[in-house]
Amino acid sequence: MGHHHSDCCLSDEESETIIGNIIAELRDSGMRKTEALEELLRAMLAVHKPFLLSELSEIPGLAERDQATIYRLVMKLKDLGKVRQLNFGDKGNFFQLNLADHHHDYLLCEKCGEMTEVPFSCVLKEVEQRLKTEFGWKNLSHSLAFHGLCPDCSVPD
Amino acid sequence: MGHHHSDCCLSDEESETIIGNIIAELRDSGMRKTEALEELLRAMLAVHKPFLLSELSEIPGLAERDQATIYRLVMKLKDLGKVRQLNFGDKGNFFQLNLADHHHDYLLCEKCGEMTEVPFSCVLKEVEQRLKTEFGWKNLSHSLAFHGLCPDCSVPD
DNA sequence: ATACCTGCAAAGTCTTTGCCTTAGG
DNA sequence: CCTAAGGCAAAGACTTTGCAGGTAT
Repeated sequence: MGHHHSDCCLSDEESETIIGNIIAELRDSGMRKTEALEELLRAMLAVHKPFLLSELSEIPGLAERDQATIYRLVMKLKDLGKVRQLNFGDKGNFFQLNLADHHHDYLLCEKCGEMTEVPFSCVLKEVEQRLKTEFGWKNLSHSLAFHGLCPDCSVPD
Repeated sequence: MGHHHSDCCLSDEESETIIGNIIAELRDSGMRKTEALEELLRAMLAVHKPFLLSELSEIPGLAERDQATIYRLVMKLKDLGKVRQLNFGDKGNFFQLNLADHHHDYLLCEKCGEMTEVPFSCVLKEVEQRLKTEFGWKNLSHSLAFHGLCPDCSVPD
């Protein structure tokens, strides 16, 4: 398990292509290509898990940026649909780049705090379909978190 | 839809029984039976959806209580496993009484903000089972939220 | 040149704690 | 009585905004 997603092993070249595409789309929405934006996108692409805003501040390049700058950029990207916000209980506000091939289902260990993706594909597509056809909902997406003890932490010590 | 759960139509008598049972268990954990605790449990039982702490303050009886009192009680109940915390994107910290027959799957409308339970039973039990047997996780629970447009809001106007 | 963006600082909001008084067991 | 719980107030943490100077286009 663990190699289900392209974003955890991108070459620099691939990363730059993705970032370039995102920036192109953002510019269509009126945003300007700035240093801060590029640094932020690189950081978000490099971190292949949901992250806290406070964690972004530890990444080289972004570390010198003002919190307000990061905050405003992330919020803008969220408004434009490029970033999604997640929450896991009381652990704070997480964000992640909204790439098409991203899973959105996570496993959280209550003891060590580790966050991992669910190691097989999501079963909720059919549920979403049912909510649409039988109950009239539209534009559905979902966020799912399992909470428990990971294999390492469930070993009695 | 909307009448799938017993907790939305409890008689006063049933409510008091449930609250009495909860308090009995809490007392085993060393908590005292106080007015504030009873008011809080009644309010949480009456509200059959996840609630924000700020919403509790609007409920008669609790309205006069100090925020810190409510906060400390809810946190204590959470530590004791009687309350669970939920999050839906950026909407704040929700809590709900952790009753055995509660569903934990919600539908949230992005337009009107309405929160409803998923109107059929959860498909994730088998997923949890697989995570346990195949991947070694223990004590699993989950929280699931669908985001989209509810039938009312998806009507073009 | 213009409108957007950034940094700095400050205001706002929500969460958390200290301390003394009250009250449950 | 003894200790947990409640009220009040203040501290802390995180989020959000105003403004002036800098930058992309």
